[in-house]
Amino acid sequence: MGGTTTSAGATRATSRGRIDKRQAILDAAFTVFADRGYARAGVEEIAEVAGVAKHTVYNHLGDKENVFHAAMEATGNAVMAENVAAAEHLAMDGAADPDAVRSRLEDVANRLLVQCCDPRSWALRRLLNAESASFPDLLESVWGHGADRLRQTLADRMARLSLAGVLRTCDPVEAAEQFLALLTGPMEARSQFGTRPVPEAELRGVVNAAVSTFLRAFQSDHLSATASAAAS
Amino acid sequence: MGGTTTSAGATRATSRGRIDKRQAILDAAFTVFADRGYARAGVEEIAEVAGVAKHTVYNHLGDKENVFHAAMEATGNAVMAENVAAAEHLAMDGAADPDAVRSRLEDVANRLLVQCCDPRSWALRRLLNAESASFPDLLESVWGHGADRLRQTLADRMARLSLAGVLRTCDPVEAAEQFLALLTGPMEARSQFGTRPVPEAELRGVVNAAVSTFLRAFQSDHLSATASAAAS
Amino acid sequence: MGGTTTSAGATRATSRGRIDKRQAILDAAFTVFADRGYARAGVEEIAEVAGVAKHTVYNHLGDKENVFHAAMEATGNAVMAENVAAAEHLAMDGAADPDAVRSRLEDVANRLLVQCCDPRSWALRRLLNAESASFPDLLESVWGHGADRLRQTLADRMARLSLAGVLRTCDPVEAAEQFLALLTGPMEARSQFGTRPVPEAELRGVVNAAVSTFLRAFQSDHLSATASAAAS
Amino acid sequence: MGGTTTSAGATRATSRGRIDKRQAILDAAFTVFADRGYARAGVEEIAEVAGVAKHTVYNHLGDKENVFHAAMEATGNAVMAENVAAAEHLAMDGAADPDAVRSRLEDVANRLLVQCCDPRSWALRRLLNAESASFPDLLESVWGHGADRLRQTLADRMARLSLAGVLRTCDPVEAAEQFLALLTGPMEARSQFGTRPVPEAELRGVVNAAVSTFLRAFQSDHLSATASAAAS
DNA sequence: CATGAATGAGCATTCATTCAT
DNA sequence: AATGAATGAATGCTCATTCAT
Repeated sequence: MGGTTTSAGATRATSRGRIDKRQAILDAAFTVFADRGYARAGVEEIAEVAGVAKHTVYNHLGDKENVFHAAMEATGNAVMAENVAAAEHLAMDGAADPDAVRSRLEDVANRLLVQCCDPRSWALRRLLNAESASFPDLLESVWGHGADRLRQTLADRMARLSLAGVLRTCDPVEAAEQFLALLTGPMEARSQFGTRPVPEAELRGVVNAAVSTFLRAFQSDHLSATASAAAS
Repeated sequence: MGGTTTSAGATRATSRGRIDKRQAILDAAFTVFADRGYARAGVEEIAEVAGVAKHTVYNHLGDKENVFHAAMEATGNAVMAENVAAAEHLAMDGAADPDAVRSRLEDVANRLLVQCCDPRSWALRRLLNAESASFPDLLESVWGHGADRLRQTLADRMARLSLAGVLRTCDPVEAAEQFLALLTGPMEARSQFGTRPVPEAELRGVVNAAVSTFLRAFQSDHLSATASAAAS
Repeated sequence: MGGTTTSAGATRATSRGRIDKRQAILDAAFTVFADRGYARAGVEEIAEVAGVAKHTVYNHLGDKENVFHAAMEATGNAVMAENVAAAEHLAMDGAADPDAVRSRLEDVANRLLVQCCDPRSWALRRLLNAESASFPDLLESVWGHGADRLRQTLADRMARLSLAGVLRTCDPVEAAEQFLALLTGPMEARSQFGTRPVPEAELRGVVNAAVSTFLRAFQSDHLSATASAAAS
Repeated sequence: MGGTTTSAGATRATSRGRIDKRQAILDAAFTVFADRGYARAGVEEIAEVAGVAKHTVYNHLGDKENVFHAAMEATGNAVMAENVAAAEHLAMDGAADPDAVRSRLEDVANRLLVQCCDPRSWALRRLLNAESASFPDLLESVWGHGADRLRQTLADRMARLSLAGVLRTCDPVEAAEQFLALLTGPMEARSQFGTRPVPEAELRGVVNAAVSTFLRAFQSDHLSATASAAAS
């Protein structure tokens, strides 16, 4: 991999420069779209933020609409990958110790919540929400597999927890869905749709409340007895 | 004064005509804003939909931004009033019969969900979410007291259920918050941010799941025993 | 007409009210036109300043253009009357004493200059100048006889001074014209077209310079000899 | 500078094209502003007259107000340069022959008057007068140094004439000011603020009268004696 | 490929004017 | 006669997009 000639290096550098420029445009585009909205965002400002000429944006991505789609898809993938990665932390390598379950859930809940409260995450959801009426295909291409992947990943872990006897028998998809709802639902109001940062403490409160409620509802009965005994 | 019916009628008709026209503008404005977004919406189209001249809109509301604020505030109040009314159906006039509790919760959950899935409700949330970055005061003036009123109303009922021994001792605000989260959280994904209608059956499923989980987590222990026994 | 005293009184009062209102509109119109220009001035603002409803302006004067013409004519007449009155102060009741001539000229020059530097005068000239291209008839109807009347009045006095042997034989109209030119010409630059007030001292300087030059050019030779002897 | 390569030529052509377009816009702008006034003038018409698209005007000059300022400044400079050039013709290369002085003054007076009666000159003054209330900085930036430069140039020549014994000892600035006043003052009324052309003959009459009066007032005494003797 | 100049369409807003009361 | 509401036309300005270099 090191024996490239000069010309190859130059080519790679150029191509890398092209890729970098494209990425810079996409990043800039998402930034601008994020705090102006689709309609208010100007291609010129995107170009300025990206440090390229206006027309270069057109050369690379052809269209304002396409710039939008590409930028959304790109950051959508990035955000989703992080979310799924966070969800994958919910493993079952330990024993069925009730406290361990709780702390694991809290851990993954915390990770998920931090991801969800990331400004980029809020911006993504905001744009998705705002423009899904104007661009019906947007949801499918951006959120489409992503959201499902997160829910499915979480559902997988729930299923394994259920099989392991930690959680009671239940529909794992529903459990995952409600776990996420308990987690992210309260954030919308508290963070004012992401316009105001939520203090760390409040965030922890939400995590604890969500996990507590979730466990009360889904923990196996014999465990919940011990757990509630321990909690008291 | 009051002698002639005609003059009184005429006067009232005029004044009513003005009010009607203003209301027509606000309604039209919300409709147009709802499916175009703030920036894409044209004052001209609003006027057309309202059946008035473009300038009449300016005469009544002065400014596109102000039209937006007024329209949002108006439908925001309407939507919130309905939501609160739905929440107020959660009363405790019956005995502490577990089945009664469940069916009451399901009833109010259903009402709330129907409200939340109303296209106007989705549009309101979408616009609020989309434009709260551009108009920071919007949230306060539209959602501001409304959202709290819903949560507080629901919390009040939760507190009374708790006092009556139906629900276990808990923070009623948190309980209300999570009840709403379990209810509305899953809808966001299922209805694609409100762009696709959710079939009645699926809606009922969400209601049942939410109520079930909520009861499992918050019902008093001695009742939940009987309840689960009855459910099986 | 005049049958009942009451109705006549009422009528007269009403009619007076009408006249007052009309005058108020014209005054307000001139004020607004003066500091906004014709095109920028709004009928609404005129109505507000006059303290009447917008449509009342139309009732009284029919048209924005007509409002403008009427307002210009009215203040034009007023300004011109004052100017002519000032010019008429140049009388020859005294003897042909050189010093008396100078002081009389200075007196009338001062009066004329004060009139010309009146904000209303500047505004009138400014509007006349600005809009005479758009309304070709304006000059005729506003300045038309007025300007001539001033020049003729002044020329009359010059002629009498000439006949009295105080001024040398000359074309009195030309003398009047140049007298006015020497007087008002320097003011244009000094007062920045009337946008900045000219200090009293500078004003006197202009008067003195104008009168001196005028006398040097137009005083009878035998008098100018004595005058210059006296001045030295 | 003759051996330019093709690329240099192309570059120059392009850049010249840009400059030409900008100049075309400024010229068109002044024309339109001149016969419509600032407020009535439309950017669209300016663009049409200039033969460019409306937005090109904005690309080059950014703003209607800025278009106005730039156009005023440009023609202001041009007009003033011509005026100063005319004033500079008042030289003293000949002897102190009274007739020579008169003819020289008449020459320069004629040149100045021709400049002042140029439609562009009238338009410039009209706009300056009309809009100096709305744009207080306009006078400074357009007339500012220009008017002074003319007066100072003329004053310089007056001073040299005075030193040469042709004119009597006097304040040269005041002499210049009054010379201009005698020249341009009468034109305002006669040309109806520049709306009607003044016949050549009348123009000469004004020049002769102005020079005559000026000389009578400012020529050295011993010369004026000979001059008046010659004139009779 | 990257750029700067140019374009045409679209939009919020203002204003003189008319209608109904 | 006086008013307030309503209108249609006009205007400054922005923006996505294309052309020539």
